[in-house]
Amino acid sequence: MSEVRLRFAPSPTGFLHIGGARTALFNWLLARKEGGKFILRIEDTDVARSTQESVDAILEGMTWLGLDWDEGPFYQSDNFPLYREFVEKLLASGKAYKCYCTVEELEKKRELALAEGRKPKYDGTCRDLKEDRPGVPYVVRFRSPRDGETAFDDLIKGRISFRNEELDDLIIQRTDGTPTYNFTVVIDDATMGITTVIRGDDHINNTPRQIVMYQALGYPVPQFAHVPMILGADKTRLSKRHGATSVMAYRDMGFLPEAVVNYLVRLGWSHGDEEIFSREELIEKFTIEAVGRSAGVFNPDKLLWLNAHYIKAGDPARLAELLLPFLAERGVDPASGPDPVAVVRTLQERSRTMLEMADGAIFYYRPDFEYDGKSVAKFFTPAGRELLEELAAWLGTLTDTGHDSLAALFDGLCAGRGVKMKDVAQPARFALTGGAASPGIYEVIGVLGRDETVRRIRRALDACRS
RNA sequence: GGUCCCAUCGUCUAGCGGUUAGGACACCGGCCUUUCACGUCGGUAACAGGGGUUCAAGUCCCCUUGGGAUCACCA
Repeated sequence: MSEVRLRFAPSPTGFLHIGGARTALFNWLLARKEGGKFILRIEDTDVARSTQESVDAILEGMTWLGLDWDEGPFYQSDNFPLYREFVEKLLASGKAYKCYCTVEELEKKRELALAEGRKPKYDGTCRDLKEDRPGVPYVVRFRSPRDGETAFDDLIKGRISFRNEELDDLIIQRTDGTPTYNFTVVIDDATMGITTVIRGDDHINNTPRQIVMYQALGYPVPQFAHVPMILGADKTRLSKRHGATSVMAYRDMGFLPEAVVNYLVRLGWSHGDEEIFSREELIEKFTIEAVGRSAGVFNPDKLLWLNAHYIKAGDPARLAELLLPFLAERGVDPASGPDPVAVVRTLQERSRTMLEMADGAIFYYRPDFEYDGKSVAKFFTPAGRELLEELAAWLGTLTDTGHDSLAALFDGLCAGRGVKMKDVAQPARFALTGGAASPGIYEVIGVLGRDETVRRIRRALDACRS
């Protein structure tokens, strides 16, 4: 019974965003490191704003990142009877009370308090009401202690304490009988036996309110770890203005899940001078205490660098699989050309995203691309054309398109003509790829194959008569 | 406004009283080179300010300043 139990508890009102993913990741890592349980709970008490599409999107995001959960997903909407039970219990013991104040009255008081520069907290009008008012709509409020202080030792931020007078009697059950967030988290975390709550630090102010409820209910208070939020380049909360915030959007932009995981964990956490962490290393080395206390700026450049690293180190066959949808998006049918795995090998070192790789791969599958005039003028000079003619002739007799044999062929051609490698390589590259930048010319020829190579050179020669 | 949190290069960070303040991304140069990249070598760049404590402070304490979060019948 000493195993750690952690949870990720998103509310399904949108996709899984970068910040939520990092919170989930930290929870998952700690659970895996400690050999505990990772529980997924959907906080959908706000029925109006919660959607099934959001639930699906969140699950999809977590799955893509490889964050598997041991229990759940549980839905708070399934627990309404349970919450009701606890409300009754608190009511019966006097730890909660019915409040008949209307929304309008409360709103007025709040505005008045704000106008007078006071803290806009509930004034306790119904706190000591002697009897019920049958038939009158009410909410249930938690009777919060007014003296003393509530403190906790945050695993990340250290000791944090609040004077109880700052806490007001918050609503735990609405007029319509549904429970509210601060109450349901406590009930769920308590009954699910959550030992450590890792969540965004925007919840710090909720923590003391929740702690007094654990105490009133007689449940042990879990440990808390409040992780700092993620900022955009302008140091304001990360939002759509800063670019994509949805985890899945990163997949669609050609990022690898291991790169996103690596980036997210390093944003606010570090282990000496190390930058690259495999999943196994993360599980081994992660500690919640090493998570930084201050907010961090999301840096797309570094994510890109990590992604490039993982593409370079990735298994070509797997990358080829991942490349297919991007190729399809561009109307490219891989069956019409060389083996995608071979293509991937030539592009791994020069692609930062799968999307870039797809763009770089297109020429392999488009035998009929156009040649732009400027480059034609530059490469298809009389001398250039002559070289290409000769190259095509030499290539036509080649039986092996391996690197060494091609190198020998090009060397021979250069020596015979008394030209530099680039004098023949650049026109050839242009004829074969339609551009001035591409993988190594030997690699391109190797992937294209002898016949297609010769065909493309002849086609270029025909198309670019000046 | 109250409460709470935060503060080392542009960015992510190392540092846990004694360091030429280290690494990474980005940026700028050199090298490599058939292009673009990769790689490699080198460079620019930081302790917000002020008081303490101490033989000694980026490291501990306080204040200031500056950021941020939160104060809902949202979560």
